[in-house]
Formats: sequence, C-alpha cells, structure tokens
Amino acid sequence: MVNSRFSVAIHILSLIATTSDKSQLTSDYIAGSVNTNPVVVRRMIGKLKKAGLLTSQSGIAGYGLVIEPKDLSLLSIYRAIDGPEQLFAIHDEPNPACAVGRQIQHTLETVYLDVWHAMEKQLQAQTLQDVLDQLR
Amino acid sequence: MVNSRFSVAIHILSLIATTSDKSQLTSDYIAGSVNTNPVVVRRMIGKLKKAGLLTSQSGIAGYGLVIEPKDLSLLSIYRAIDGPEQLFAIHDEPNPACAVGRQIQHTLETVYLDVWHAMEKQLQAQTLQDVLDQLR
DNA sequence: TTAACCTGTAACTATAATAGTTACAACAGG
DNA sequence: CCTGTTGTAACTATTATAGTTACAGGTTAA
Repeated sequence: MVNSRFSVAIHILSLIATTSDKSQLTSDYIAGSVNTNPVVVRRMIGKLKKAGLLTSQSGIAGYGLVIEPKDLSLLSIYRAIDGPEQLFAIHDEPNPACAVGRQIQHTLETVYLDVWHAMEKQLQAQTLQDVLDQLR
Repeated sequence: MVNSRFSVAIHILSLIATTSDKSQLTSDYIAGSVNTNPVVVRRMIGKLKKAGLLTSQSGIAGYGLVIEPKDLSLLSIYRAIDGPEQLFAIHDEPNPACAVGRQIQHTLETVYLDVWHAMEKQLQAQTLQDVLDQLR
C-alpha cells in the first residue's frame, strides 16, 4: 500500500481549521479523530510546522494555521510531508550494453516528470478551503 | 519506495518493439537488460499478456507486440500491471463522532480522483512510440 | 515547588509491499 | 529423449510504513 501521510496531514489541518476552541487541540484529541497514535500526529505536525504551515508551542495545547485555508493549496501540504519522493520508481542499473538499457532511465525520468507536472497542477488548483467546503 | 513495475513493463515492451530477431527475446535475455531475475520478467510478461498487450507461447522463445507502439498508450500499460491501486492511501476508521472524521474519507476520495484523472490524461497522451523516440 | 498535562523526539516493533530466488511442471523442436 | 524455453507456485530478504514505548523538557496552576 501507498502511505496515508497526505491524508492524515489534510485531516489534521482540517481539524485545526474547524476547531474554534484551540486548547482542545491536543495531539491526543487529534489522534482520536484520525484514529491513530498521538505520536504519529505529533510527528506529522512536526513536518507541517517545519514547512511553515502551522504553529505550536512545546508544552502548550493547541495548534494554529499560519496560512488561511483559502490560500493553502494541497500542493503546499503535499510538499510539506514526506510523500513518496517519486511517482514511479525506476529499476536501477539496467544493462548499459543494451541500447534500451542505456537510455531507459533518462527517458523514464522525462516521462514521469510530465506526469508529475500534471498532478502538481491539479494539487495546486485545490485548497484546504475546498476540502473544508466538501466536508459539510 | 514506490514499486518499479511500471518502469520494468515499459522497458520490456521497448525491448520487444526494438528487437527484430524475436528468437533472441527470452526472459533470460530481457532480464539481462533490465538487470533483474528472469522470473520477475516472466511474471510481468504474464500480466502484459493477460491484458492483451503481447503474445507468447509456452516453451517457445520470443514475444510479440499485439498493438503497434504508436497506438499503445502508457495508460494502457499502466492499467495492465499491478500499479498501486491508488495514488494516496486514506487512513481507515477515522472517528465517526467527529465532524471531520465522519466526512474526510469521502472527501479525500473525490480530491484524489481529480488528481488521478489529471495523471490519467497525461499517461493517455504518451505512447510507447514516444518512449522509443526518446531512446535514440 | 510540585503535580498534571502537554510537546518533541528517539528508539524499537509489527506488518505489509516489493522484488529476488528456487523449484518444477509443461511445452517445443531438433 | 535431450535441451532450452515458458508459466507459476512457494519461499525469502529487504524495505517502507505506521504503531508503540519511553522520556526529556516546557507550561500552568494549585
């Protein structure tokens, strides 16, 4: 299976965006909504914080969004987490003595980059606010 | 890491398309170019065959393409193999007592479907022939 | 100042995906 | 019948993922 970190990140950010009583937002509470372990949540929040998407303070309950939902693209979120660094893996060390083997890696990189760009564009077009709207 | 089956499938099909002496095309030979085990190649070829992309005969060396490279989209290849069945996993059993938890799965499915469609379109636009052209 | 509660993070573990490997049945052709 | 091939099952090794335990250190209030 592919990892679910992107989904968890969006879930966490949605919770923060929609919870008015910030002191309620502990890693434990969030873990209860996501249905995972508080440490998994704190780990993810660490990445989101490092990426400048949210604020937190050691020892104090509550997280805050740095960027308004309507200005926070899903692409920004995707980039903040450790998503798979590539869409498709390329087998390594194909035979350089073979015409196909010699060129296939570079060719596939080009092909996959085009695919990634299409995906990137779609992720850029959707914001956290769009997700919040769909949650109603 | 994400799996490399798509890359291997394209490599195999490229080899078949560019090798004129079909009797040279044994799973062992192909494995030598891809740099993997012959069984991995035969397994992949089994999928491609089942999808109607190539022909083979038990006991006889040589594989043949069913569809011309210019008519074979990368999307067809992608669909033929066991790629990750989804782009992003969705964490399961989020808390139904929570407004976000209750709706997040359905919402994410919609979001991811849009992303997948963008990717699909890009894969549809490229053919095996495009790959072969880039291999020169 | 101490107790309760929180975050941040390291380290370990369990599970599952991936791909490599061995083994062998069945088929083809000289 | 012998050699070489495909097709496939079964097993193994490696790695990614995420769950878990543990604990250092910050914060607040009694």
